[in-house]
Amino acid sequence: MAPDKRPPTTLSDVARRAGVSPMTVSNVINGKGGVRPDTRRRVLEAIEATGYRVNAVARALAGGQSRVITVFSPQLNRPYAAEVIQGAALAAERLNYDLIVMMLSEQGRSDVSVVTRLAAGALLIQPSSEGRWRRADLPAHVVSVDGPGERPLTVDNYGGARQAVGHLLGLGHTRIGFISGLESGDRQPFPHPPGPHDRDDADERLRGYLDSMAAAGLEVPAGYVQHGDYSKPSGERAAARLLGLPQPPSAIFVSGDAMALGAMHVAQDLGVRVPGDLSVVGFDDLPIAAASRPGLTTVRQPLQRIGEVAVQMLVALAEGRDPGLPPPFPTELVERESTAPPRPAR
Amino acid sequence: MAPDKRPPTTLSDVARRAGVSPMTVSNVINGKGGVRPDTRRRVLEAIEATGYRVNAVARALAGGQSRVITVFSPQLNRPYAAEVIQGAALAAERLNYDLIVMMLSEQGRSDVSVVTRLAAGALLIQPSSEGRWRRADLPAHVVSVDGPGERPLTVDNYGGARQAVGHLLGLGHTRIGFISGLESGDRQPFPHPPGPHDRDDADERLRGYLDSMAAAGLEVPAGYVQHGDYSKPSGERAAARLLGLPQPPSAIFVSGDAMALGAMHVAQDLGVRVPGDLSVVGFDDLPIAAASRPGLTTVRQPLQRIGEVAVQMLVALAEGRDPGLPPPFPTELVERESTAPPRPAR
DNA sequence: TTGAAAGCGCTACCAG
DNA sequence: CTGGTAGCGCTTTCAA
Repeated sequence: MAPDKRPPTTLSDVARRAGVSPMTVSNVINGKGGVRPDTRRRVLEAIEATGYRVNAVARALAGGQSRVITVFSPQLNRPYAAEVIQGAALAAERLNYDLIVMMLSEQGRSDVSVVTRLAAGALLIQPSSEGRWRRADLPAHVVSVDGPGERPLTVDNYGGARQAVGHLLGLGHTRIGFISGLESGDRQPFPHPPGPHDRDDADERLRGYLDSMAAAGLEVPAGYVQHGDYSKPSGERAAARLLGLPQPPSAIFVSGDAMALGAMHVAQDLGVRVPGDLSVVGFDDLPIAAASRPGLTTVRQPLQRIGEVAVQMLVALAEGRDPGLPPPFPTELVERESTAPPRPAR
Repeated sequence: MAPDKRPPTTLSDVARRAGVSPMTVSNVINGKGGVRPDTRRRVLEAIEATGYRVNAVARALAGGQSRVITVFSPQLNRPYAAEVIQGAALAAERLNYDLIVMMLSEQGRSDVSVVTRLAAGALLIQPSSEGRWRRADLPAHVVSVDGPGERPLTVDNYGGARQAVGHLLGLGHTRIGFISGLESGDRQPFPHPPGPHDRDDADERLRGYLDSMAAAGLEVPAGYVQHGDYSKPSGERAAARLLGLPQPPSAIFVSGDAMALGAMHVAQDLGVRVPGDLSVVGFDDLPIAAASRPGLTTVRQPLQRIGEVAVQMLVALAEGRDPGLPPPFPTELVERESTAPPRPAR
């Protein structure tokens, strides 16, 4: 049962019907000036009547202007990527571009090049986790998020960490633990041009934590810095280690919302009340941070905004302008219910 | 700063280098038999040496075999779609197809046709919520999920509802409320061929609930059936109405995990303990169901599995086989901590 | 203001 | 087994 066997209408069909040459139809479609109003109207009518749609594939082959932006992302069922993509989609729609997302397989078997010639630009999400990108397989313009590359969009991780710890300090906490993301070295470097802004989010947050503690004249006891891998279970394990310390912290800054949720949950399982006995601050402000009970106080990354800016840059680049690289995006502390002043010292 | 100005290698370049005709290169690439081993080897070497990659766009234009499957989905930051897509991606990778996701804008302004000619088939997620699809703008083969269409993949919603209510009944509950999804009529019909399996998830679940209650010889008191829109806030409102009843239920079956989470949270806010005072069962088994506290007992839809099957069907169709339409996918009750026997009657 | 010619990179078809 | 020819549907460049 082959569906719809009629060959689709082509530009020439439209031209014939309108009694003009294919070129004129092309000019009308692409808004190129120099078409007499009534000719234009006739063409438009023919397009309407035939239900014609440009064949984007043919257009791309012929070297026409592309109005497609591609996002390359590993797993879409990660809230982080989903938020960035949502923002990108919003911007694309506003700019009248179409957005295509290509999921990268873990094994890197995906043939990235299928969409390369179709897209005006590409947004790379977490490019470092995938192995070898060949620059030649990517569209002409590339912006990356949460990973290295030429034109990487970054967030003020250091500042965010200081906001988090500052908040805890302000509440009166002095025993503040930290659960970091990947340890340095866990991330693979971006093979090709190592952009000027390469750096490690995890390291910056750690530095922010350390500097805040030092600035407050506070010691960081042994075992107060634990590592996870941004997953909830890893957050549970790290928090369990922290809570098992002889002098457990009264507050934990966790470098990721999923891990923070895990931390809250182990605490609750251990009979440690959040925020009564333990304050928890996360990082990211994913949807789950607001949906959890207690609501998670967290450092907000403007994920959707980042996606928007990425697309705006890509469109500018595609249209011949140079948008430059914006400074790291500022973070913002979102106070919810997972933080409170420490128990009065006994 | 135009990156990489070298024109990419073409098939002819490879042919020249290998000293064969373009056709032979094409045959090697596409695994068409009839190429002498050493010729084949020479071609492979030339490909390797030049770093050649097929131009998928040109191939598609020339009518070649596509190894791309497209998913059309509204908002990617919805866990439901994300899970289905994840499953689809797994299957695609296994079958050596590439997966492309196109986000549909709310306004329906997206130009679906950009990928149409590139893809061997398309998976439509929640097609009913988007307005007018023109069959001609879609790839040759289409499978839809969570919405009508030719070849719709469905889940046993009725059976799932009966599992949920049966579980509650088995625990000893008799006052069981229901929070439904969209009311009938909220969904827009699929314009074109209204497939043989059109039906409304919400209605089926309601029917399952009603039949279970009736089969147990139980009344459904006035106000025990509330409606939401699958969002967490709507679940909160519906649960608040249920809990505000003179004879509030001791258990609620909620037709969606996000709404169920909302129900648990208002209950907690009202001082109603879950599961002590109120049992809650959700539907879907999204990641949040397992990540919440208490863990949400829910009816699991095999979302990833559905995505996999959709891709398998599409690939079969693309390769000329007819996979037929599988029966509704069975659901499974996942017991977690949000359900318990009712308080002993006073 | 409009049109004719050429070709993007590839594959189908049919020769040799 | 291999190669030539034609053409997918569009846009470019240039001429009318």
